[in-house]
Amino acid sequence: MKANRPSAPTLRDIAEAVGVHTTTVSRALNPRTQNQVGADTVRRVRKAAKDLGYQPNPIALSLRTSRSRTVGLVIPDITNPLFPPIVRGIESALEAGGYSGWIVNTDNDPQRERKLIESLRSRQVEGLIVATARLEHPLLAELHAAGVPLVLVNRRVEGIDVPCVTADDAAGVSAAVAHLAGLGHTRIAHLAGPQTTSTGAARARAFRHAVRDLGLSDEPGLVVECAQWSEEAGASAARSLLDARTDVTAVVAGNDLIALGCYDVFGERGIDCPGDISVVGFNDMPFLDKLRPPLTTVHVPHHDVGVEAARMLLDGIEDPERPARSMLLPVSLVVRGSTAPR
Amino acid sequence: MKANRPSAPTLRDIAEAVGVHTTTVSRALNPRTQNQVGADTVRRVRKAAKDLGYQPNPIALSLRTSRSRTVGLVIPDITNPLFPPIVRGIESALEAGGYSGWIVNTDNDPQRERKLIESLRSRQVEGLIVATARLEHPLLAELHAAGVPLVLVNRRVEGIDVPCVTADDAAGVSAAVAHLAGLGHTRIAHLAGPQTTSTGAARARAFRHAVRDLGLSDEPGLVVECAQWSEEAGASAARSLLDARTDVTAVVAGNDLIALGCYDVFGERGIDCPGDISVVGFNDMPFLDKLRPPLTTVHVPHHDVGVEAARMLLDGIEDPERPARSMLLPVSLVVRGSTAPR
DNA sequence: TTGTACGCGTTATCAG
DNA sequence: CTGATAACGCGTACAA
Repeated sequence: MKANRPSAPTLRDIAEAVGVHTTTVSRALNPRTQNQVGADTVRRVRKAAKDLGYQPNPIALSLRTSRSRTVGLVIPDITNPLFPPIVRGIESALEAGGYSGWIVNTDNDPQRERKLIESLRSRQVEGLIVATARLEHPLLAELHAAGVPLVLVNRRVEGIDVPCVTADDAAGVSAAVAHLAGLGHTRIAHLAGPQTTSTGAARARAFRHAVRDLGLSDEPGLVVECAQWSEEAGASAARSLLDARTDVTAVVAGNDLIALGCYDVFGERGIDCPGDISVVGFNDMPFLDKLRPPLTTVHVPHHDVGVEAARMLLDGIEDPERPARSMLLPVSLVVRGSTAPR
Repeated sequence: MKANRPSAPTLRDIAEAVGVHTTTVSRALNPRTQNQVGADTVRRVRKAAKDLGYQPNPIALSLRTSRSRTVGLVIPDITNPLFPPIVRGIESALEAGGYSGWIVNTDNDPQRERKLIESLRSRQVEGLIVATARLEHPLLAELHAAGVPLVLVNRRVEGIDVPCVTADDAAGVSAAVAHLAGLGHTRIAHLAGPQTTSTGAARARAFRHAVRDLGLSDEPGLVVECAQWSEEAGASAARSLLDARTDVTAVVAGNDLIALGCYDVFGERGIDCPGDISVVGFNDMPFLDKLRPPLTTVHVPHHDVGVEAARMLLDGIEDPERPARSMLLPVSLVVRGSTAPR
């Protein structure tokens, strides 16, 4: 940033003011080394530092130490309402640890992702929190092999042992299916998220189990995969589902956006929700309670997901040998107006 | 980030490979200085750089040049759906200019804001895009006086001549009032945003003008200020409005969140919208079309706001002498289901 | 307990 | 056209 004013004071300025060597100042200011310095000197140095308004220069520090007290946050798109709460959670935990986060949006483009991660690494980020993982993800495997501290949020990756923080997808889907079954539904469909994502695969698997466990119809035609975790993809999957099957009375959507896609299709076709068909979402993003009808969904504690992910990463940075733990956060079904008795 | 592998190649590595001095490598790689170097040398250097996978080290570069190709994005809270699209707009324009943005959330806490901005500055950000401005804002005045390139989004600050990008609030409010008047409403209220923000003040002023111009009731009691730009503050303002006046048939909300607060109160009190009262929002945040009822609102081109703000900042960084221009982006009324004839 | 010397990777400024 | 040198701000062996 431009400095019309005298530029920020450095260790040297303090040293001159106090009449000692810069090294002494450095030591006096660093909590870890201040015991190597006379108590009185420490006092004088600290006073001078405060008087001059000294702020350590993180750039010089990074260059010298190859650390940055900074981590990269790799997300698909901050515009997706799912991510801001996670990001806030991450940042509050990072802040508590003296770190800060650098956000990048990949738009789910692997090339872009690679470029952005390279740029983050060149900025010396000490670790990465990644929300874009796919089941197959060579880049992440590379990074993990290279020893880059990594935490996954909302996703798992096959074949590598990376810590991750996710919602308890299986429990959420079970609760949703049980809720619908309790309402008398027997032919429940699942609009699954992309099966290339661990979340999409896990929820679909949980759906099949839940349906079977309850003795409901488990014909393959009742599960339709969406190409994206988006409203549009949800709508087109909903269309093909409804074109193929007229007997469906309830839908478990892979997430809230997909559920919104259903709403669109219901609007197009004059289907009454929940009168004709019930829908359950997943994630509980903001303002769902004000939809028409208010969406029944599975609440995920996004802020907590972020907090835990950041803590885990910080732990991993502190002790690179620490074995990868994974964390499953509890979810809860929020019953609103989009589900009704059959 | 930890480097188990051989650490990234530097200018020196290239120099050794090619058999020239690091200075020469630096010059050959820098587009601005490569004409000071023999064409053949340039060729060999570039090839070696590519072969070794050279990536310039931004940290060293920053330390040396006091620049960072980085700007700070100061927003209240990324969790507010208003900001993600702006942020994306900003980042796409920054990226096009070879810059990137560092996001901080102030939570509208001035102390926190100061701390965060200090930290951004110590990271050598070359400028700031600020979305947290209040009408009185000593910190911004300081920064501006210190010559820090600054652009305001969605806000103006009194007394200092800083470039800013805002929506055409007056036009938006006028359109909203005219729409309601056309529907036959004559006692229209305004739930104003905080009058300490320029946006809140501008919209309230525009409301008074619009109402007067159309010959509608302009009693002061029809304008109620909300303490925050939030759903809760909107709800409590709506309550006091409805407690005081039973004759109101339409409300122009300061923004969409305030409008959502109205929805909450309508729910509490069994008021039918739009049957009993019409509501217009402002901003057109996502998913408003799926509310019950779909919210009529003023659409603001948030992505464009971000893009223009970033361009303006980049211009200001390039040429600090450039006079502050301000930009008013056109808005449009989106009529949905929350407004109906009287 | 304090100071000296050096290096992190880069660019600006001279000298050749 | 190219090379040598210093400097950005800081931390750390090593010496005193």
